[in-house]
Amino acid sequence: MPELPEVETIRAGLEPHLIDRTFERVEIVDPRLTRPHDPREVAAELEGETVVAVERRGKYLVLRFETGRVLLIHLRMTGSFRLLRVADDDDPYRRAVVRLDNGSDVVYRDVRRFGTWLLLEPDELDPYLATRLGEEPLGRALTARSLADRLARRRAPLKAVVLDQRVFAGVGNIYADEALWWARLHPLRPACELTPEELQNLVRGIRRSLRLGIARQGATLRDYSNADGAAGGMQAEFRVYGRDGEPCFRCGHAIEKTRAGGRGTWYCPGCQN
DNA sequence: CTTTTTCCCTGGACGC
DNA sequence: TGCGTCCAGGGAAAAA
Repeated sequence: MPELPEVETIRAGLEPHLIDRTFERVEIVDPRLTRPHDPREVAAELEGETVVAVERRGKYLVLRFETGRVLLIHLRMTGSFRLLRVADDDDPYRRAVVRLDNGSDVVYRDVRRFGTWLLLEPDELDPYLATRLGEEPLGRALTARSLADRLARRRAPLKAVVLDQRVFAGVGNIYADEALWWARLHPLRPACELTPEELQNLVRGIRRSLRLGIARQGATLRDYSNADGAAGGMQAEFRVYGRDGEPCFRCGHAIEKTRAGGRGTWYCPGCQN
């Protein structure tokens, strides 16, 4: 499930192959991908566009074109890219194929078909993201102080708030659990009750887990791999995610699983308070 | 305003 | 082996 570190790894892998390349031919195989827009129209609009930047915002991939238009891609659960000399027509999970002007194919795959491609005009990107995303957790704008204001009225479990993209853009279920372990914070604590010191720990924990994820090129559980097909290594670094019953690396207490924010949540009852 | 619930999808795990 | 059931989860939308 691509979260910020996985999307960043994919972005970095795609960038050198896409910069200055023109979309020569675009085929949208799965009409769900561009919903509610007509896939044929989107494909036609994309043909002839030249990529000038490959960026990431939260869990979104942002392909910027010379015309100022933007292709905003969200991989959701199982979306992935594969750079191939020639696309494999037999691949049942192939949802879109872009033929570049150098003859190579960029294949978009997605088992569960939750991913989305949205073509936006130059002035549409900022308003679209503004209502959905908060600060980049690895950016300078996110501080314990700014968090205090944002969380003041949030009585929901801390885990649910950490998953809120308007608070921490790009943090998903894996890195939320890992961040709370690093921060020694219990996932069911009401978010508004954190002390300034705990907020500082939360910011540090989130940054630590995300940076570790990027350094390990993301976590590969089942579907995820980067654009070259390589798996990530973050799964070997998990402190709590998926480890129920196993001992905490910090205090030895058995890791427990619960539910928070509608998501499976792993934590250590011994040292997360 | 915040919070919760439902839905979208598929494949893998598990019980019988 | 072959069913049926549950689970995984990001985010949109509706409901509370």
